[in-house]
Amino acid sequence: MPKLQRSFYLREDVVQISKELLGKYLFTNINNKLTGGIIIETEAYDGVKDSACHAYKGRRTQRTEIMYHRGGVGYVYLCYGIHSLFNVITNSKDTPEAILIRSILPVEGIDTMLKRRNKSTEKALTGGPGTVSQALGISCDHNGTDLIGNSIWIEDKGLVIQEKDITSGIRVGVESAGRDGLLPYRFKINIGSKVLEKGRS
DNA sequence: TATAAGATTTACT
DNA sequence: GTAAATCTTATAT
Repeated sequence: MPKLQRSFYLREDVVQISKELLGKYLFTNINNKLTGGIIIETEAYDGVKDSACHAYKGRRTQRTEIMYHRGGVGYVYLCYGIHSLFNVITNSKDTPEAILIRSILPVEGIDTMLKRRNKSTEKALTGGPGTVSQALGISCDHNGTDLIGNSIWIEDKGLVIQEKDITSGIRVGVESAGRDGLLPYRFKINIGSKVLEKGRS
C-alpha cells in the first residue's frame, strides 16, 4: 500500500519526517483531476521552538488551530493575500509542528497543472510554495484536509533518497539567496542535471 | 475597531 | 535588480 498511513505523520521528529518526505509523491484529486509530483523541497516548522513558525511559543489562534491537530492533515493558509501555502501537519495533538511543501517535480496531470497555472511549459510550474498549491488545485478550502483521505495524499513509491543527495539548511544555497536565510530547516533533493529551481534572474 | 506585517510571485525598469 | 500586487491574520488602541 503506497499511500502513507497516519503513523507516518504522528512521529515526533519533524525534521526527520521532512527529509523522508523528499522523494515521496504528493497527489491531489480535486475536481476530478488527478495531479501530483515528486516532493523535492520541504521546510520544517518546528513548533514552539521556531520563531518563524506561526505557532511560535505556543501561539494559538484561529488560523494556527489546525497545527495543533494530530498529524496527517493539511494546513493551507493564504500568504500575501495571493498565495495558498500547503503544509503537512505532523506529530500528535497539541504539538504544532508542520512541514511546508516548497516544491515538487510534476509527474501526474501535467496538462491540468499547466492550465491551472496558465503556463505553457513545465518550467517554473511548481517552483515555489505558492505555485505548487496552485498547480495542484489546493486552496484555502482544503485547510484541515485529511491526508489519509482521497483528496490529498502522499504515496511512497519506493524512491530512496540518500543522505548525500539532500541539501539541508540554506546557507549552502546558491540559488535560494533571496532573503531571510534564517531557517536551518530546509531540505531539498540535489538533482544533478535537470533542476526545477526558481526561474529567477 | 484599526493598523501593520507576512513561510511570495510576477512584472517591469 | 527592483518594486508592486493584494488580503488575511495578528497585535495594538
